[in-house]
Amino acid sequence: MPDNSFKPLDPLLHSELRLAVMSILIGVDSADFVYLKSETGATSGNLSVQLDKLQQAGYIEVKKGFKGKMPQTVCSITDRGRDAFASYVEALRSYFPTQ
Amino acid sequence: MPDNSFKPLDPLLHSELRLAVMSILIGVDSADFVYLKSETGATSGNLSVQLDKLQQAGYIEVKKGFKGKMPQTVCSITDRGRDAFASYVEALRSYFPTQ
DNA sequence: ATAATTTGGTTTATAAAATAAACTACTTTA
DNA sequence: TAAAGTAGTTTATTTTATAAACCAAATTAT
Repeated sequence: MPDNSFKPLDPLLHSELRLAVMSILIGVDSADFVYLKSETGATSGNLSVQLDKLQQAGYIEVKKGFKGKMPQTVCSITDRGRDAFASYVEALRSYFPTQ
Repeated sequence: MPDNSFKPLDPLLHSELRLAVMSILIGVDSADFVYLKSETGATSGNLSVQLDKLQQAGYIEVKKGFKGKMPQTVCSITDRGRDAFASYVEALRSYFPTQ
């Protein structure tokens, strides 16, 4: 008896920019603000806000430090983030013809 | 040279309820308001608003009539809607590890 | 040396979207 | 004929996304 109904989509991941960030972070050990910004094409403000949300949800870890003399924000995905991402993919599947 | 960057997600489809509606309509000839409401679990108000948006985008056709004496709103997907749905799926893929 | 520009962000304001609540018009049932 | 139910729409509220403005420090140009 296959589950036919639509699974709810985690609103934290169902956002273009946050999804892009998670998509990047899931494939690397860590990535900094500047890199995430250039890869996603986001504005600094938007990125800053969305990183905060992901961090507050415990989906990513954000470490602030310095690279030489310049401030640097380094992000990495957490286990919880990895789980959420996987669940989101699963949920998405329920909206599309299987396979 | 694979296209590695994130493709923009059509904001009209990147919405849980509108996506669910499209997901239903892509698999049937047509579906009425009551059916869409029960399948998606949406409130009437929300469904009404989102159907309007899909119609205004030309993604669905909405026909208002009567079933017996009761008003009936029948929806069907358009070619444009089908195309948009396919493009959305393609775009989504760019956020996930291929396959 | 200091003024202008750039870097790496944050904060605040605005626009857009989703959702819920209230309402309408009509039908059916008690 | 009054109450309740059906099939929606409209309006108001809340939430979200985005952009604009700002800040501190570093770098570059004068």
